[in-house]
Amino acid sequence: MKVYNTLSRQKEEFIPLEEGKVKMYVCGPTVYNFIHIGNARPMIVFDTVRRYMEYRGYEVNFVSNFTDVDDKIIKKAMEEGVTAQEISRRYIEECKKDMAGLNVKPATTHPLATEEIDGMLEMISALIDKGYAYPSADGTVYFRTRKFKEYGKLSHKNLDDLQAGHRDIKVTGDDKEDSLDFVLWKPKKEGEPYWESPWCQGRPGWHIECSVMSRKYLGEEIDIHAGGEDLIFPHHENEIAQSEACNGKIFARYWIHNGFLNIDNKKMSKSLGNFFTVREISEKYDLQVLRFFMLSAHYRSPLNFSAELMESAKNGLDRIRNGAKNLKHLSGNAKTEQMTEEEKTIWEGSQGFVTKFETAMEDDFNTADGISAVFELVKYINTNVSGDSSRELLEQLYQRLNLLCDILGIILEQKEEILDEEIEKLIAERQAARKEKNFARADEIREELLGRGIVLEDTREGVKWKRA
RNA sequence: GGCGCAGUAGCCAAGUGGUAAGGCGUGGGUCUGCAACACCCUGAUUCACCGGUUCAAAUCCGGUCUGCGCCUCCA
Repeated sequence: MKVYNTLSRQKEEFIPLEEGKVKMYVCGPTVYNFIHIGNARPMIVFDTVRRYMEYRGYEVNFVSNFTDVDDKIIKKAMEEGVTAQEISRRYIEECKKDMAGLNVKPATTHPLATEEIDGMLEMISALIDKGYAYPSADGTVYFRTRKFKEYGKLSHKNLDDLQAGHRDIKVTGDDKEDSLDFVLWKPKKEGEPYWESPWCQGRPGWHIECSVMSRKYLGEEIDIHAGGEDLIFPHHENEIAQSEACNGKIFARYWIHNGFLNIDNKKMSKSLGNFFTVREISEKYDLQVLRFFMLSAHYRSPLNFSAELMESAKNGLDRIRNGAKNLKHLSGNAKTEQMTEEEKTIWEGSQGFVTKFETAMEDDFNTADGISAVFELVKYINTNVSGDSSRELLEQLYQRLNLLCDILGIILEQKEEILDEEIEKLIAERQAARKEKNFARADEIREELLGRGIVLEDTREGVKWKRA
């Protein structure tokens, strides 16, 4: 399995620290509002990475945090006149609903920053003891960036360039020793949540939480640390500095970053007004469509979002689902059980698509190529299967298709919905009308059902229906 | 200014040295009472542009143009 490592800027063979196990940390969202579709990309991408690794037999310990203390949360709480905790709890719940809709598996552990303050105090103290951090007069604790010799190794920056770049940017009035030093702990302001510490009443800086939670739930050395590419600098660079300075060990072996989701080829931002939440999308589309759309490009490429592309993704996904539905329908009506010799050849022929899929995923999780293998399998199935096929063949092919889709987190199995009696009666009436060649009445009924969101399809094997 | 990514058919998108996957859309056909589904056919003599290396380049090297990202909170 090859993985592109931001550290080396190359694809590397993936070798876990411990055979058969993967320790993986993914930076999660700050919970001050509904998550947007940009937040959804790393969730979907790294959930797919996890699913593939599990498919390959790895036991994956997957940790993803919620940042529940932050300026934006506090701001929102003040606007609403409620506590910061109320805001963060609310949006964690909403986020989990969206994740469920996207079929993103819950992490092994979802730690909260506010519940890990002790660990942060401990790590900050250790960094001070080792000379990697220092408190200033007002109680702010800074990380002594230049003391960590490898600073910049992830983002491939050198400190002097950074220094130059910083000249134009106003540095908030501080008593930092060096403008590159970053905050580990900061004093509270009036009305803000705070915790006691040896330095001042205050709250942690953003970067320290991930170093602490990763160590607590996964250990000092982990296999994969992942997140959006915008986190490379400074967030992940700072995490490396904190963790490696403190623990004296390599923090993470592989750093994986997803590309950005753009809208109209521009970065999504509130000021441009091109901002969509997952919740908004879910009002118009099944979130499976959003997931399928995101996996249709390579995870490291920028991905553009538009209504047109969502329609295209929806139609593509329907093609796969139609194939699956057809298999279900046929196997329900199959006249024979066992595969014939001829069918065994068909079954064996379908293995090639699994191989193609695996090859794509082995190469840095090339889901776009993987999906093309799924489409090819669907076409193969559609052309090789009929009302005369055996139940065994139909079911096996369904399982095979489902296996690949499940790695992508695509759900084929639509919940069996019970039609209410009236609708069933209308369908039966329409069939009777068709038999009598009363097509006017038949079409009238079809229209009526369409109005209720039921789409009918007449096939040789009977009438099929689905929700519009 | 520093660092980096990208430019492949109407749209999306794989492909990193051996002669252009896949999907959506379009048009035509088969099936069907019609529709839908499905299937068949329909698509780039060509991969932003210019040079170079090579028996061979979308793929490697140099240059040009264009778009984008990070360097500041950000997935």
